[in-house]
Amino acid sequence: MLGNGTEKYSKQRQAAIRAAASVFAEKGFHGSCTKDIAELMGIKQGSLYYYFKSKEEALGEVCLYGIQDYVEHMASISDSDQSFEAKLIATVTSHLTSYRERNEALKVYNDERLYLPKARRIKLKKLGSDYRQRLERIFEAGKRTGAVRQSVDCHFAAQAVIGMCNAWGDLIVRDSELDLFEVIQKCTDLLINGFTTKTQ
Amino acid sequence: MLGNGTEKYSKQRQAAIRAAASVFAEKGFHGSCTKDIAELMGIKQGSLYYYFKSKEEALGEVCLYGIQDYVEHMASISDSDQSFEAKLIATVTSHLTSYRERNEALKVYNDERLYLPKARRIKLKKLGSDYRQRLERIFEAGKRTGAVRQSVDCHFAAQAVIGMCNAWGDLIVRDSELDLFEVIQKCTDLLINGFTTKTQ
Amino acid sequence: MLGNGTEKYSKQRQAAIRAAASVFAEKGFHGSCTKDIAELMGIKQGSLYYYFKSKEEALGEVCLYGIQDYVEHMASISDSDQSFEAKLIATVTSHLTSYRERNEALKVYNDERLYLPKARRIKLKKLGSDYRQRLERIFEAGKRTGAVRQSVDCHFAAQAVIGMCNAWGDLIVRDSELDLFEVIQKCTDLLINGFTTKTQ
Amino acid sequence: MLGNGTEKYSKQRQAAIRAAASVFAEKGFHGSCTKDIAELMGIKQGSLYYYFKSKEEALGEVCLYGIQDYVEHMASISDSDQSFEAKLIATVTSHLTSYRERNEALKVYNDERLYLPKARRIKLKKLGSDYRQRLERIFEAGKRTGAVRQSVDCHFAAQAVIGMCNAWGDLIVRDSELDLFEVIQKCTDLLINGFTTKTQ
DNA sequence: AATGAATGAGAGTTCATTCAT
DNA sequence: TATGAATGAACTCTCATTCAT
Repeated sequence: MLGNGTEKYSKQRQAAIRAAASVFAEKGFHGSCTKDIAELMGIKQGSLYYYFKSKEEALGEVCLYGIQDYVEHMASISDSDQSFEAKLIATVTSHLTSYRERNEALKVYNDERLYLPKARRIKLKKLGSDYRQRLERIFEAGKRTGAVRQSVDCHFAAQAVIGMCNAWGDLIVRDSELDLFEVIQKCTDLLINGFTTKTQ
Repeated sequence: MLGNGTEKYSKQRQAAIRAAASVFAEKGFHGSCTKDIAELMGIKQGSLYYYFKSKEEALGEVCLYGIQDYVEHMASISDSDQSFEAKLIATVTSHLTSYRERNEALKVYNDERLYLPKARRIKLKKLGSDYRQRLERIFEAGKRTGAVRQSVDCHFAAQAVIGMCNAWGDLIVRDSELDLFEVIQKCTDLLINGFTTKTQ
Repeated sequence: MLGNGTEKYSKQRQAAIRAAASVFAEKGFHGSCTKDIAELMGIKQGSLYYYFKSKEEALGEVCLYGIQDYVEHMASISDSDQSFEAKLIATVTSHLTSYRERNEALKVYNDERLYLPKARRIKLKKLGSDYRQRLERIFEAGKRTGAVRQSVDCHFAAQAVIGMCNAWGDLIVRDSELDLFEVIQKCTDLLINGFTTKTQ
Repeated sequence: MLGNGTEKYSKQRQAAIRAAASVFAEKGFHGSCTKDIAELMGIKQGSLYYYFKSKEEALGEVCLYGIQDYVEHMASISDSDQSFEAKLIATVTSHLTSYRERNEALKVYNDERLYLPKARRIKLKKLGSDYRQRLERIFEAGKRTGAVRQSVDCHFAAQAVIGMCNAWGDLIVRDSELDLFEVIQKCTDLLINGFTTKTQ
């Protein structure tokens, strides 16, 4: 951290993170330049370095911002005692809503995190794995209660849910007119039909 | 001054496309440099320009190479008169197998095509849309025959299939030990259960 | 707007000079940054400018501080009426002791003064020449009294004494465990043997 | 090494080393900029990097060039079977002549080598120590033959010779009108008188 | 068909300096 | 007396691209 926790400082730093997210999301990490980020904030290029030690650090902060509260969300979902279906719906909803809200940051996390220096990447990867594991455990519990078909591979299932959410997340970011709730509903419909036992 | 259809020339050009695909896939378009591509081919940086007018052109060729025959494949699938389920299985199989075979190029098409100049991007987009539309029509036919549930949104469904295949494609490219056929089987299982009417 | 002779002000300014000396000595003028100087003083970068108009001015002050009293010392040596040998010993002692005491500043004067703006450099050069001339005159007097061999070139001799002292000064600054008095003794031994007539 | 050993390449690289030496000698490593070096060669700034991976590498090459053949020279002096006095004269002559010939490079080695990355610095330091040790051994041999006074500290003596030569070397580089042979003669005169037994 | 050499534009980064508070 | 925030110029370094050979 450069500045000391002034109010103004942290406000500006947050603004810097959002600006970086926006630029990285549009042009990719290597395709972006710090000048663009600074301009989006209304400051000069050199001033950016008052808030970030390097472009790479900016990427790190964006990625962290991108997944942070969506991972936290998952924790509270997996800790709750809802039914399998309710949890799956909550997961998809949380995931896709995150895309709408911190849209660029989350996209950046997905597409650009591999350009992070190793140390940072590993720290983030743990967060990501955490997310996947909790989801896996939801599926496992579903199998035990009979909600999920016995033939389902829980690891595969978790991966598939995440993959599909990210794919739609991308579309959501790109097309701001997409009806979020419709997408959520159709995704959960597919997944529930795809994984649960047939009980009608 | 670019080579006039010599045998050697087109062989080398093909090699150049594959080298570019490999490098772009690993580092992204902006993160790659022409020197890396040249080195992978065993020639010198300047010599690349005998095969490509620019780095951008190289990207264009890679992207084209990446989707071309996977789109053609889809054409033959959609024109066949198999059942809905057979077509869906064939689609997923073709899509994921493509990833294994021309893995890098297809990944590049997915991740980097937006850095192409507009004209080129539009041409490719048509190919991509074509693919999606054919898939949509497969779902529509499925609905008519009753194989697919009436509540399914065919546009959504096509998008979802593509999204899931790409997400798994990414994992396949990154982890060469993943069992391709297992992935295919589980994906189709999920999709068929997710979209078809329950008939057992 | 610079401080008006407050007690605290001049104390802090002196601290600033010493801090600058230390940093310049270690990293050279161009290799140093104002932030390092400020940090060494325990203030912030911007605050330095309360004490110096510019980085260059700081260099000037350090250089001045570095030679000032060592030149004054020479004045009192050369004005005394000791023998040639005593004066030579006193000179070497004063010179090398200066290095131990205000080590960094003197080193900075030697190594970095050429980065000063012309005006300032000339002013300092006069001080340096003064020193050398007094030393030369000591040698000349030595020749007249017969203490120094007639073949000795006094200009050369003075330059040589200074050169050797600076060379050892450098080693003294870098290696704080060097025995100062041993060095002094060996230097004077060499010089006296080298320049005086052989009288044993 | 970047280029392959073309004739032109190595000629240009040598030119680059000399240009760098000249600029570093005048302004110090941190005070110099690569643009100045390139301009002195008659090429553009960016082209410099065809010959050096970095500014630091340039410094390393300059330093190496600066001491290399002067160290080699010392080897042949110390291996010869001349008298102590002859060897001392040869040493001073070689050292100071080096300054005239590769003047800037040698000055750079003396003043700027500490800005080299550790690995490189150590390699050069070995060369320098080698030089000093050979000189020390010449003094030791001198003591055994009785040419050098028994009270002389050989380590100190070697250091002193080097220090004095470097001090004069600096003056030689700065003032091209200085008569080199006169300086050599006076230095050796001082040193011989300073260190040898009095035999008149 | 290929290369060595060079270029020029632009990137990230550093830093002395300013100034309102 | 001191600081946080910002600036702008300079610097090192990278790279797509060109072209004579």
